Amino acid sequence: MSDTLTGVGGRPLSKRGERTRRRLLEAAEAVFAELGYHDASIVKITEAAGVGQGTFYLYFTGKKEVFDELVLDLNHRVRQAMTEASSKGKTRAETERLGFAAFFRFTAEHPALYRIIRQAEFVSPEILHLHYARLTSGYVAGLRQAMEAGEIAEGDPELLAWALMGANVFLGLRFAVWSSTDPKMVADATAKLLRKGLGK
Amino acid sequence: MSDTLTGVGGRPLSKRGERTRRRLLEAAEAVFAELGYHDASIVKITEAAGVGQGTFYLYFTGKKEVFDELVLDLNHRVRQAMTEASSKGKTRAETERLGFAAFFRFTAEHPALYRIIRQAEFVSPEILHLHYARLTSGYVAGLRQAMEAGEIAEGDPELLAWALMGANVFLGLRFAVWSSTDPKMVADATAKLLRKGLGK
Amino acid sequence: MSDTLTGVGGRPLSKRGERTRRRLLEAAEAVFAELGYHDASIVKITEAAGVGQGTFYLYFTGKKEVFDELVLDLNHRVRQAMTEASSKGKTRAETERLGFAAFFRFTAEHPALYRIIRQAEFVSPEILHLHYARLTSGYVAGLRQAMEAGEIAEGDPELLAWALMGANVFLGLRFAVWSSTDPKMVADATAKLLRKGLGK
Amino acid sequence: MSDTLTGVGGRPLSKRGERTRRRLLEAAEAVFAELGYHDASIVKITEAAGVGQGTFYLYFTGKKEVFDELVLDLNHRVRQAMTEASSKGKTRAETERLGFAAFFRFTAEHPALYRIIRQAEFVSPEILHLHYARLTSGYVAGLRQAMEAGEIAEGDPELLAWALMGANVFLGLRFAVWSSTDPKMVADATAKLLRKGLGK
DNA sequence: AATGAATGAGAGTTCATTCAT
DNA sequence: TATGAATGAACTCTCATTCAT
Repeated sequence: MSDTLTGVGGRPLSKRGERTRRRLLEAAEAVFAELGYHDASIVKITEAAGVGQGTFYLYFTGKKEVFDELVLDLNHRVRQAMTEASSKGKTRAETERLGFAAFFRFTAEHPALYRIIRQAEFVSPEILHLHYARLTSGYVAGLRQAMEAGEIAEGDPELLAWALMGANVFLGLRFAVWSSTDPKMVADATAKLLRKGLGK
Repeated sequence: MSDTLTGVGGRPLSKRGERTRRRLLEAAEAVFAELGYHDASIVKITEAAGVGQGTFYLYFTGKKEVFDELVLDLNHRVRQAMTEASSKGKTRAETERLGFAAFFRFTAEHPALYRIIRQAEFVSPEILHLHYARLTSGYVAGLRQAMEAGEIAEGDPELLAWALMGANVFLGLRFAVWSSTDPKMVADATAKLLRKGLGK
Repeated sequence: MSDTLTGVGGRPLSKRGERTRRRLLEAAEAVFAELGYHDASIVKITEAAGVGQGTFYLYFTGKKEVFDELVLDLNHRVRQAMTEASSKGKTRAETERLGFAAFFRFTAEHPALYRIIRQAEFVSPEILHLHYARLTSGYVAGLRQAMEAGEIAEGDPELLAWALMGANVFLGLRFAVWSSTDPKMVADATAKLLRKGLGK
Repeated sequence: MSDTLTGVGGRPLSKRGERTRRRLLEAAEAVFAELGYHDASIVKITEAAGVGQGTFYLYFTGKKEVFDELVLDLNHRVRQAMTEASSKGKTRAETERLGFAAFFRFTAEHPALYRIIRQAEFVSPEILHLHYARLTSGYVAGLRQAMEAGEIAEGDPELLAWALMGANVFLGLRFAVWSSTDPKMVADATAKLLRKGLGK
């Protein structure tokens, strides 16, 4: 979860407060994932957290704030999963493939959480910008290095990164969320497709 | 817009009724695009259309119905634009490039409609399925032909189609909606990327 | 139906107008009987009558007016049925019994119409007053005559008349509408009960 | 009022909650009585109770629920008043007369409640059935005993009970609600009428 | 005489948020 | 720190009534 544990107005939290805040965040995640942003209500969240309605406003300024925090948190978790997986790759190609596989695995394992992110476009566009900016920045960096090393053809790395992410997101949606194809298989096919596309 | 002009209960419409229905549809399009599905209200739509609240229910059974109609209509228009543009291509590569360009152009020219369709995932999943199914089916057909003709490498055409669509949608979002890059440039880069990726 | 055939504002009606008015009245009777006053809507009535919505307001000033007219009309029909039946009786006792039987028969044969009257208490209290006043006045007259002739004990004829009517209405409701006991049987039992009650 | 004090979902009520619920019930009683069920609106009820609109839904699931509760409560009170009064009678005749007097007194003292119950036929027929079933069951029991003891002539006790109740209700309506005759006088006349009617 | 499209007030209901306890 | 009763604005939807045609 978030590592800046404060209540509204930035006041520091007691041990007990920390626990309450965490429970609210977990409950919100579950409720948003199950019902979507609009059908999730504060009552449902506080009930799921086992606290009173008023308590919610001790830790968050409102519904949108807790949503934003969740999206950012999810972003953190996806990227962590991808980085961790990538780091085990020896070659650029392997790195790439492992990163994709991690992405699809995450998507497949947390389809509900994944729904949360996709709703951000309409709930909190600025947070979605941030989400995608952070996610692509990793891709962009990798692509730029590869271009400089002459491994792949020259091109606009940002454009490539977005195309990549779009392909990944849609494949994740279609094969990992809507049906339930093996994430590894999807990752392999994607990696193969992209490697060729990016190759010299 | 739609060519089946009927009010609720399928009753045929007078000239005046047709005009009112069209104005409501246009107003709904604008309001949904600006505010999103949930923040769009019937009052706002009817105000934008310059009619009374009750009038809305003479033509639509509710908010979701008008939304679904808009998505389906949009789908129709995108595909028409793409088909029309593609048909002018001589080679498969050119056909592809022209189709993409049409897609990006449409995206760039109707960012509002574009926002609407992306909300369908949460408002009307079944309609979104239909939208994507129709959109990919064109891609799939083209890819299958190309594979049979030996122009591109073998592969799962559906997976490829979804990757393509994802890439296109995200590039459209990033470059045509969020910033305003020249659609043609994006289309060229995408076509080049994909041609290589799919080539033998 | 009503014998004063005029449109709103008391203007006289043409042959065609008369026909339309009668069809509206019949449709209203059916719709009120089936759905009750509040769930009956002008659209439903005009649809049942096979005319346009606006036509309704050519003949009635509003929903309540047509309702009132129907109640009065029903009142007329019940009293007519009772008078007609009573007139065949030879003795006072027989007259009474035949009148009651007619009342219960009417109730049993038109349970739906009967519902209309009972709603009048809340829709149009003044019309209900009129209905009951007319209905009891017959009873009162009969009772007064009988008292003067020394056939029954002295007493407040109006009080007696109301008690009688209450007994009849509830018996009608309970046995002829809610269950479906033979109206004649109910009438006989009631007559016997009352004859003794009123006897010297 | 009701002795099961719970909010929606059966949750127990605080002292403050109890007070609010009671105020809403009293306000509803007044508003239903004055305007009738259909013209009574939640806003009017909450305004009369001096609380916000939303508060209503903390205690009742809707308009019909509060209405039903009022009818049942009223039924309870009438029967209690009758039982209490009857118990002071020495003979059957006196018991009867006292019960009737209590009924008319209640009717005269609470004309508003009286109006409410008569609407139940169209709002909540099942509740009205219950109301009358409970009310007649007392009459029926008394009549059956009297028949067995040979005090009154044989006959269908249920039919007699309904006739009695009808007479009472209409006399209550006519003399205690519409005009304001002394309840005791009405009760005496009724008792006399019925005693003779039922006598051997 | 007849129409039906248009109206808008008002209905029941929900829910994010506040605040006295 | 925690509570939950109270709020009221906003929602979707209905329908008696009007009026230009």
